[in-house]
Amino acid sequence: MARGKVQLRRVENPVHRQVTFCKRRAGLLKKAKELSVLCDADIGIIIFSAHGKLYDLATTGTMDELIERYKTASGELPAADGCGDQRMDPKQEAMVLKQEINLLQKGLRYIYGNRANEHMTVEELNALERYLEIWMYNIRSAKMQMMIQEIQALKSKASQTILFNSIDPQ
Amino acid sequence: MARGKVQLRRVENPVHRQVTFCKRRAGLLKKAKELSVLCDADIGIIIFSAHGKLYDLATTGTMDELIERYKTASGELPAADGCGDQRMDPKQEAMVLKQEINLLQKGLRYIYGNRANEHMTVEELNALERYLEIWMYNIRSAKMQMMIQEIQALKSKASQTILFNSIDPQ
DNA sequence: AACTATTTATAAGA
DNA sequence: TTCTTATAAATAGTT
Repeated sequence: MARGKVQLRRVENPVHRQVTFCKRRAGLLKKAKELSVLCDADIGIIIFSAHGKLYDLATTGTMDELIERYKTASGELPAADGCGDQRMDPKQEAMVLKQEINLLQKGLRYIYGNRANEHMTVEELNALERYLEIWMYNIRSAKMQMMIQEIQALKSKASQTILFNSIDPQ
Repeated sequence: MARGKVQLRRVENPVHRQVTFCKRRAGLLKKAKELSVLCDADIGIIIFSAHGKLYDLATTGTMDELIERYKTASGELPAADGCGDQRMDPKQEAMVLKQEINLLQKGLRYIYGNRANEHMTVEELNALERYLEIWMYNIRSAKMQMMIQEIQALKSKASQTILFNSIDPQ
């Protein structure tokens, strides 16, 4: 996308292809993480390079959990519900809740153990880290809300004071 | 990315969030297709919207095939998940899981020595934020440790290989 | 659903 | 290979 328009076909030069693969793979994963955080989506990405090497990403829980959820969700059988697609299928909901529970349990264990938890894999640590990041976003949002309210309260108080001052001396 | 830098946190306005989700989802899938074509990669993407709706993409074959390949490549046993726990009505299961989550959240609240999150003051939220920052720091340290160990393992393996190569041809 | 002002991603060059 | 830079592409806010 720069210094030359890209043609939508295989990059023939193997060196260029490898470089492009690295760069765009990183870009794709970054975009996925952003979408996940910005819009509360749960995203899984599986990439096999031309030579079969695996790269993956799960923005929520583990890839296996996401795959389970995928199988339930894509396994059709519209689940009796008939209309209210605002409500989630109970099986899917259970899957989401299980993911949440696993992370919270591991988080508690982590707090009580309060050391590098030897029983957590890197992938699980990553998942927990992402969970905490979201939690922090929520906390910051809550703080922001409260501060905005406080500022507005102060402003209305200030304008009352101005009004008061402009009248009182008369 | 346009007319305003994006903050990496949940878009609070639900309408904006939905629009952003649509746009970025399309962008992500487009990028994935491009990477696949340009670099001969096989890519699968699973997206669950915040409300649980599934969107997916498989650039090669079917998603199920990619998942199979993923399980093989990531070193999984092909499941056989029955592990003994009997089936429950999904709705009941969801209720049980929700109760469990409530308990875990209470446990976390106990740790912070706080009341319900909604009734927290700005100062309390700040304290919680600092706590989570420390927690994240610890998680990142743990990850770093594991990666350092892995690198050292690889290094010693590599030096063995070099030693081997330098002797063998003689 | 289109438009554009900007930001972001990245192809090519150093 | 990593860093830089010119340019293409994506997209946030707007109409």
